[in-house]
Amino acid sequence: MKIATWNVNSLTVRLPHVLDWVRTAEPDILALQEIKLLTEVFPLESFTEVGYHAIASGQKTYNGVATLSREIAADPVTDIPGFDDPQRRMLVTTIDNVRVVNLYVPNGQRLGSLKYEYKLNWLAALRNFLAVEMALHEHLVVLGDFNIAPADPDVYDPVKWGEDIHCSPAERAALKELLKLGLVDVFREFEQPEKSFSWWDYRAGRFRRNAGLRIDLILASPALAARCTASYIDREPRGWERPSDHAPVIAEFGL
DNA sequence: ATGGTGGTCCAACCA
Repeated sequence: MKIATWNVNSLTVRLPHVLDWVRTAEPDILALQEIKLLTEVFPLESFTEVGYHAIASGQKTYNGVATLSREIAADPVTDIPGFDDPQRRMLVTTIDNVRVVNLYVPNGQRLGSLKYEYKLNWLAALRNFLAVEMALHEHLVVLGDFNIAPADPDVYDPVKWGEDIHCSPAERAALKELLKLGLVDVFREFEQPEKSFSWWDYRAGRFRRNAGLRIDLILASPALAARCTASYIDREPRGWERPSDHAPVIAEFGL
């Protein structure tokens, strides 16, 4: 089973890229973030035409997540219990006996800002929700745009970036709290090329210089991680015309 | 370099 995540930065603009990519990569499950459209206008038929079911939790202009799958998704959850939030950033479904938690973690903007505080509160609430989901589902995957680079090798210039947004101690501690539940960052379970990143700012030729961060992650429960056979980043779509600023991240499982 | 580019939607916000 092949599971992937991709922040598309507007599904309206990137629909042709997503359709092209699924036709060749053939993931069983694809978690999309920043679809930036209302659930009511989600292009469902475009995906059924290429053999995918789809479920979305969207809003106008910002945020929004959707999950594509070969098999139909069941038992959707779109809100973190006890965390009142109009922003559409989570979509939990069960597909092929795997609990799939698709996330668009808040960006945080800058340290000390209201958005930063919101990010940390959101992650704390998520941690409590995931503790419950972990107990209920042996095979659970938490994937998406975490807006956190786990460690220095996930940053193109860790000295220059320092402890700025995406790399601050509080953000990394919040991610560590998720890993302490038993979740495994499967990308790091395999040998990887130096300077492996999933996001490159549009500005200042960052992709051309491979000045990126690895902030798109696939975390698996222990039983699922034990079945992971490969994980990698597909940089190719980042080089396409009018690309998303993120690349797809993939994990393969012997399921 | 407190900039640069890109999406949403046409002013200003978000990333």
